[in-house]
Amino acid sequence: MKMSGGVEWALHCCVVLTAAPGPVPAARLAELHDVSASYLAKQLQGLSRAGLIQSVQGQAGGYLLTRPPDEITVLDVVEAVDGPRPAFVCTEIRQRGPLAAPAEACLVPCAISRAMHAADAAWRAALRAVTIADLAHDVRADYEVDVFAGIRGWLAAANGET
Amino acid sequence: MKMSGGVEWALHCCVVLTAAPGPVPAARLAELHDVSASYLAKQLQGLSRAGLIQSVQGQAGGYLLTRPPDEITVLDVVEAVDGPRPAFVCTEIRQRGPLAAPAEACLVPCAISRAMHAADAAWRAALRAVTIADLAHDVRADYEVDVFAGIRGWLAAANGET
DNA sequence: GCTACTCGGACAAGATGTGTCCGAGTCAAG
DNA sequence: CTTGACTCGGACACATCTTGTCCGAGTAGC
Repeated sequence: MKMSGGVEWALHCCVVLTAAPGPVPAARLAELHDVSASYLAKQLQGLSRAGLIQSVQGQAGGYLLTRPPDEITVLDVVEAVDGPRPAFVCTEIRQRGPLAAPAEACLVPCAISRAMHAADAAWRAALRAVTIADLAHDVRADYEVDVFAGIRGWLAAANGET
Repeated sequence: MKMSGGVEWALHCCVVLTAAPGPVPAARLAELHDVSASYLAKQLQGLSRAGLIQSVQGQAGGYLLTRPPDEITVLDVVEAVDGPRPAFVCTEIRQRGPLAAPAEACLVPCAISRAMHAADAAWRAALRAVTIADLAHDVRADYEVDVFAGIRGWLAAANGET
């Protein structure tokens, strides 16, 4: 069980977009986090497909959030990048083998499936309880200096000086 | 994000072992569930390595639970088969790039990492709250007929008659 | 002592995630 | 209006991991 590493990138990008005044190109986000630009583009496409961010084409284009940060949950981002289906999939092995249970007795999921799905629901609930705005607030509180001001300044500097 | 499919097999095997009077060979468990015997053996080895089940060698050998079923949680099985490390691993990308945060300011995990770990903790707590005994009880309650009696009888029939 | 049965770890194949690339479309500037 | 350069979007290889399989070591019973 391993989550796509791109989820971390996507979340950081969403937090950065919170502070951005205008559209931010994918290449710039990749440079800011020092990650592969081509691969980050794929994650951002996933966010765009899910309707969390909007793409602006042409010069001075880029990505921007479609909704206020407090209306985007962490679960939204995770599902957009990592896929919406639950980690556990029941293969109904109770209906196989010599002692297979009849299909009419399997109208409700088996006990194992129920337990796993309950855990999955708890996980999703925890992720749904946190919004991008919460993350941004926590990040701001974590450091003494204003991180977002620095990011805004760096984004404004168009040319790629280190 | 996808969990190993072997987790489902392992859980079913643990529930079956609850009802078994003596050691059960891996081949028999595989036949009962109609799954690959070679691959199921690997999962059972994982359970054995984790100390959840004990192997008895030689003729009339097999696997049996080392502890009472109410002292084995679903989380134990999941971690034994799927690996104990959490799904989300923070790569500390905040310490990279042109605006890298200094290492001394990163003594605590970042907000994103905290949120993901909180969700992971909720997931684990839900899995830890359910024991194999609970699963066995629920399975028994799900059907009218006594499933475990049937399993016991099938296990007692040594030769592989369908 | 022998046989037959068991587990245990080492060895390939397929699937999924990771990483990269180039083309279509679009906005801004001249 | 033309040109240009910059943007995203999806299609194309590579790496890693899960899945699946195999045979050898060890052990209990006959």
